[in-house]
Parts: sequence; C-alpha cells; structure tokens
Amino acid sequence: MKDVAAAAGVSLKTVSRVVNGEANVNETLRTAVLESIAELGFRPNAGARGLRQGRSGTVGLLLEDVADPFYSILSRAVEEVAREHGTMVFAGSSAEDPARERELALAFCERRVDGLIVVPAGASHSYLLPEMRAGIPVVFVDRPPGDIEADMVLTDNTGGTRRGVDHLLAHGHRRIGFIGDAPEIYTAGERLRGYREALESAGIDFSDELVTQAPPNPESTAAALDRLLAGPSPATALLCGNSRTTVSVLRELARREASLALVGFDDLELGDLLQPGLTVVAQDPAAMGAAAARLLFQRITGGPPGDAAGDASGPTQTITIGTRLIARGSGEIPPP
Amino acid sequence: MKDVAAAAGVSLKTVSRVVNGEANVNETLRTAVLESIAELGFRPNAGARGLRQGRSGTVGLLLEDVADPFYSILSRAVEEVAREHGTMVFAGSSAEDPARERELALAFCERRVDGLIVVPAGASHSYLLPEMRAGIPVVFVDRPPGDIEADMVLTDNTGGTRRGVDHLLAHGHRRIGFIGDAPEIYTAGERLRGYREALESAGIDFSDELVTQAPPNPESTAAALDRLLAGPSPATALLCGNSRTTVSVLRELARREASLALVGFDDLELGDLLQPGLTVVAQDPAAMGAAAARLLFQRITGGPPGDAAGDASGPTQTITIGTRLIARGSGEIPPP
DNA sequence: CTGAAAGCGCTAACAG
DNA sequence: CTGTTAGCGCTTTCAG
Repeated sequence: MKDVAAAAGVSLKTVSRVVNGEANVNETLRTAVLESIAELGFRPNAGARGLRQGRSGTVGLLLEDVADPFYSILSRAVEEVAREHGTMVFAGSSAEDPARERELALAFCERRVDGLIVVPAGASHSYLLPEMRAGIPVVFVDRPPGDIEADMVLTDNTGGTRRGVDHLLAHGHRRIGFIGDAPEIYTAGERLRGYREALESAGIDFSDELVTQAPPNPESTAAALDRLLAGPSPATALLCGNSRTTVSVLRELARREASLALVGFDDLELGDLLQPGLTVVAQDPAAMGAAAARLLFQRITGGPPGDAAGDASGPTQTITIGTRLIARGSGEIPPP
Repeated sequence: MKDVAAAAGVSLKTVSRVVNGEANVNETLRTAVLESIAELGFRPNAGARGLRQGRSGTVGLLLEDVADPFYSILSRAVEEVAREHGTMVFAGSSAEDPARERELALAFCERRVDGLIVVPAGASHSYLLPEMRAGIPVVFVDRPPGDIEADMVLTDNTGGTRRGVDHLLAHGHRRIGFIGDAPEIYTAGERLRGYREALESAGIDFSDELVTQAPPNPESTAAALDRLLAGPSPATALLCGNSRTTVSVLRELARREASLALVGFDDLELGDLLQPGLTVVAQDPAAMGAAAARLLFQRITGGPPGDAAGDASGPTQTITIGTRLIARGSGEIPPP
C-alpha cells in the first residue's frame, strides 16, 4: 500500500480511502490511485485491517464432520449467510472428540473469528466462557452446550419422533420398535421422549423390549433387530432414531430378506429410489445453518441492549426448527 | 500480551518466548508467565503473528459446493492434512459461477492464505497469476485451470469410463449408451474419450445416436433415455458420465418401470441398497483432497529449488488418481 | 538468558 | 478534501 501511495504520488491515507470506498476523494486522485493499484497488483491485507479494526471478517464453524451430508448442508447454509456479511468461514471437524473440539474452537479464537457456530461434541463448554466474555459470540447448533448458557438452534426432536410414531399408529401398528442412539447424546434422549409421549397419547403401554439405545454401528443394530423381531409378539414397525441407524437397518433387512414398516429420523439422499421408498421424519439442516448464522450475525453486528436491529448482549435465544414427515412407502406398510 | 508481561513482571519478548516455546527461558520466569497467561485468559492473536511472520496458518479451499458429497469428502481430507500442519481451512462454494469463484479466490488472497486449492468453475484463471507470483501456491483439483500452468490433481477420467465400458462389454453388451455432461466441461470430454477408446479397442463402431452430452438435469436425461431406447436397435446398457445423471436415470427408469444394464461414474452413498445394487466406476475424493493438500504444503514449506523435502518453485506437477469399478448388480445385467 | 526498539500493513483520530 | 501521527499485537533484530 505504501508502494501504491508512492506510485500515485499521494499519501497512505488517500489510498486507504480509495480502497475502502470512502467519499470525499478527488476524482483525479482516485483514478490515479486505482491505476497504481491495478499496475502493482495490489491487494489489501485483510489481516492487518482486522488488527486495526478489531474484526477479522471470519467466523468459525465447528461440526462433527464436514463430510457428513447433514453437516455439509448446514455448512453451505452458513456460508451463504456469511457471504451476505462479507465474511469467510473456517470449517472444522471435531470427529466427535471433545478434546479436538476444544482445540479447534480455541484455534478459531486465536484467529480472532468474529463469532463461532458449534455443534457440540463434548459435554463441557465452560472453556469458551473467557472467549465469550472477550466478545466472541457463540451459537450452538443441533445440541445444547454442556455447562454454559448460550444461543441455540435445535431440531424439534421430540415432536419429530412423535410424528413418526403417530404415522405408524395411523397405519395400524401397535408394536412399534425404537432404535436410538446412546442415551448420553442429547438428541437421542429427546427423540426417545417423543416416542414415549406418542405411545402414551395413544394409550399404548411403553414396553422395554421394543426399545434399544446403542451406537449406530452395524453390529449393535443387527442385535437390536434380533431383539425386536424375537419373542411371541415381535415389533411390526420400527422407528430409527438417526440416519446411520436407518442405513444399518436397511442393510440388515436386505441381508435377511426381511421387511417391516420403517420410519427413519433424518432424510437420506436416495430415499426415494429404495424399494419401498423410505419414509422419514426429515430435519432441515439448511434451515438450521441459516438460523444459526443469522443469530450469530445479529450478535456480531448487534447494537446496544434493546436495539431493534439486533442486540449484542441480550438474553440467550433458542430457535427450534420443525420436522417434516415424508411418506414414501416404507412407513405405510400395514401390520401383517 | 502486554498485560501478561506486566502481570508477570517481565518484558514482552519473554512472554513471546514462552508462548512460542522457545528455549533459553529461565524456569522461574516461564512458570510466572504461564500463570499470568492462565489468570488473564490470554490467547495469542494469530493474525498479528501472521502480519509479522508473513504466514497466516490458513489455506483456502474453493469448491463448487461444500454440500455436494464428492466435495465434502474431498474437503474433509484437505482438513486432515491441514491439521497436521497446524493450519485452518477456509472453504467456499463457487456455485459453478466463474465470477463467484474469482471473488472468493481473491477474498482468500486478501486474507493472505498460505495457499489455495481450487476446483475450477470458470475457464480462465489468469487472474490468479499476480497472486501466484506474489508467493501464494495454487493447486487445482478435479479439472485443470483455464489458461495458466499450475499443479493439478485429477481423476483418471478416461481410464474410468474405459473400465466401465469394458465391464459392460464383458457382460455381453454391444449397444452401450453414454450420457455425459456438457462437452465444455473438462471431465465430460475425458470421459467421453474413454468411452470411445474402449469401443474402438473392442472393434465396435462409435454410434452418434448412442451418445448424449447434456446438463445432468431430469429433463435432459429423460430425453436422452428416450433417444437411447428408441429405434430398431436400442441400447442394452448405459454408462452415466456423472452421479447426478445417474440419479436422474435411476428416477426415470423407476418411473417407467424400465430396466437396462447401468454403470454410473462416481459412487452414490446408498448404491448398495438399491435394487439392483448400483455398479459404479468410483472416484476417490478423499485421495484427491489429500494429494492436493500434500502437494500444496510441499509448495508452502518447500525449500530452495531442488530441495529434497519439497521444492517451492519447481516445475508443476500433475497427480492422477485412479478409479475403482464396484460391481453391485446393475452393471451385470445381461443383454435381453 | 533477557530486554528495548523497530516495524509487519493498515486505519482511527486528528490536524491542515 | 488531504496528510500526519500513533498504534492494533506480535516478532525480529540487536544490545545488554
């Protein structure tokens, strides 16, 4: 920039003004500066600007895995909102490892991101408190933070499974199984709750042998299926608590050449091409990402408390995103 | 950092030494500094450090769409390699828009990324020349750059389709259709070439009416299918040039309750669960991302020309990643 | 082993 | 409308 100033025969500040599109610059000088910029291939250093302005024009996005379709769609939605704010996004995968989550989050903070969107992997997030007090707003997505208060964007998990069970009930099922994730996981607990509530509303007793809570790997899922289909009155329908479980169940059913009514939680890309088509309770990762990003930028650009345009320090907000039941066949199979 | 120094009663430089783990610091002072750091919740400002050192510890990754499974897997692989180098990655989606690609690439450069990995959307990349000359290494992935020379990581597209056609030939097909993407797209051209070569090697005449080059949307694909299946000697097998086309074909075949031997280029998540299972020529996006990232860091950390550990200014390299044929059923359907 | 001074590239605050 | 000065937070250089 010094060079540009010299080449154009003006001061540093004038170049700065031109670069930042400030008014009050003589047209002649402006064109001279622009010419020098083009000639020298000058590109302003955003890092240096950030140092001065206290804003980096970046946000951090911490997911379990950027390669997982759910998160990659969420990610794209965050990117689009960030783009509207001239902001770039750092994305990182925690790989469900709390230590790695923390390491990444703090690395983002060292880069002085203007804000952080986090899908929690760990159960404790107090390590973020100093950063939050230092002015970095944090929004949690998909799951609440462990031991702090902050903005959140969640799926209506309970409502989702309730809807799924209601659907199976409406198709005549009374023995409905549920295979959910490990109970430590927030979403797993909420989804199980919806399952129980739906049964209760229908006046059907909750039965332990119809429910399994286990990690969504093929082995646990196969074992869970065994349990469900054994005994004198086996399940005639099944609700899967997450998409990986759904995939494991589908593979296992294909292997056994067995079939039962099936509703998955969270959609799968090619669900419509399976036979029968896969009925799901669909989440909306794009809406979650967009909501989280909007909330974050509201905090980042937020005015004083009570400001109409957004409040940087107001009380924490929780946004709940609804689910949608998509009937494609598998959930409409009648009981035998 | 100033505050830490004051609190610990030492100079700025000593704190800097401790933070950077330099040797030659008195143990007593070191612990005093570490205590102050913990007390004040101090976190070094990576941007300021970068300003001084001329390195930001970031790289930019420019894809068509971070939400596309192919790219999100590639993305994760880049992230893992970057992690080994203590580097964070900015990811951005060009949405196949050359203007947006350029805008993003230059925004990354303003953030002074240490390097850039680009999946080209546009046909011209000379706009990157000044940045490359200024010392930002760029690696292109999946497609070559438009009008400059640079490192690249490509799929063996030609070999891939050759393999797919050979597979169908081996299963007795002689009328093999090909639906590929628009010919302007590099990969589309390469894949078509492989198709032709395979037919030629088998001594089968290339027939225009068996080939369609069109965007992979449902309408064009349906029209292409019409052409292939019409006439006196319709295609008995089909090779799809990309995964979106494959999905469109599968939907269209399901709608028509038609069937023919099918091999897709690029794998689909649930390909094994379809009926029949989907036979594909699989690319390896993770290997592509990892190779690109390794190449990039070789340039970033590269020594002088000829250096064994990597050469920052050596001649451009092209890495070709092979494909793998995965037979699952659809590609083994015999001709009627 | 430690510290003081200079400066990375830029902009805020204040002159002219 | 334009320029000067100071300093963002850190590291490099060189002197103790």
